[in-house]
Amino acid sequence: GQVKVVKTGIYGREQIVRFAHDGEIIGHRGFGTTKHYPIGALAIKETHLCNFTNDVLQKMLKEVHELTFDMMLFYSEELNRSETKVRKFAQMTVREKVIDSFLYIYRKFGQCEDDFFNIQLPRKDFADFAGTTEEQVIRIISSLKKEKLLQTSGKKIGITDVPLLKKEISEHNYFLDS
Amino acid sequence: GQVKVVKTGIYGREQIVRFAHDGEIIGHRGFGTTKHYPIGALAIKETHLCNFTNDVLQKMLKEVHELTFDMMLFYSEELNRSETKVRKFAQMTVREKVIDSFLYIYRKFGQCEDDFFNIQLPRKDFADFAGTTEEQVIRIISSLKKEKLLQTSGKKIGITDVPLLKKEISEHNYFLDS
DNA sequence: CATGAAACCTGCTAAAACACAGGCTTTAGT
DNA sequence: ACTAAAGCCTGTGTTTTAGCAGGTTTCATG
Repeated sequence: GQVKVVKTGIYGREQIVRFAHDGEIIGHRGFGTTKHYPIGALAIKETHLCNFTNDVLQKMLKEVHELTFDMMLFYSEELNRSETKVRKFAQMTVREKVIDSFLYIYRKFGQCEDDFFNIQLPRKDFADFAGTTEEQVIRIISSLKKEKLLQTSGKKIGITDVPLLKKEISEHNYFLDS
Repeated sequence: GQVKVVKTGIYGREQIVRFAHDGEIIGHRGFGTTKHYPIGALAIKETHLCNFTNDVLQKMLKEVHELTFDMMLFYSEELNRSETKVRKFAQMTVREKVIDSFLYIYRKFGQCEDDFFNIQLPRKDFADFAGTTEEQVIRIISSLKKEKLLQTSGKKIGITDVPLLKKEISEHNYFLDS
């Protein structure tokens, strides 16, 4: 299915850490640290998941060394992604962050032939992912629609011109990975 | 010695990813990904380092399984830290981010008996780490001095009242880890 | 198909953050 | 000790972002 991984701050303000879909790992962040790692995951669509206890996982890692290696690589890539995001949050304008989120969704979930994302998210979720407010997201969507880079139909959103949208942010930021 | 790990954006704007001192690993971020991972590290003080080629490391990991496991844990913790930082950058005010940076430096390098950090950094570096501008950092230092939470002497900076400074940010942010 | 709730949108205002300019202070080198 | 140079500081204007209030559309439900 489709899942969003969320961390909640005070005042109900949330930060969506990442989205996940079929075949991806979630819930791994708490691993290795004794202290409680407060994080939540919410299903967006109906989702089936496969669950391990920490003990079982520990045992598996002890026995299957390749698994450990792969986990290490997985964490390493997640770390890259996360640090890139830190830099983005520090340096990008709100507009750029929102556009970047759309491109992320596009890469991650794709869109159908009529150019709408294969996932439905309320504006608020885009805001919580991009690190801004709902109003800002809405405003930026409006202006992007005027610029013919985006289209909406009810709650559905889609990119009409991917390369042009990419150009919007790549001009000032040459780090576009993940 | 002491090292800062830096990523450069356009317009010379930099993001300091982390600081490191004796006995810590750096340069691990590019591991596992084929593509070039552009990152830099600058020594703040004279520093000696121990270098591995990617191949040697690969070989070591193949043979010493515990090393792989530890590396995995290391990445896992770095990931936690990084994702916490994302949330901070998204939700904290500039003031809070700057204070948080000071507390990070305090935890990481400590300060001598006369209450100055065991590391000397220009204001610009604090800005690049906290994700803001030099001017903001300077202004916040000024006001924190007036509030008797911080002291400076030339380039040296130190926290005079750690618990009170912590309180400044913990009131609105209950996630204070790393 | 009516209706209420939820989501979306827009204008306005206030606050936060940034950027520039110019002055001051410390520091390093001669 | 003198003198640049580098780093630090502060005032002011501008831009960006956030927050609120009130409207409209959309959508699910009876």
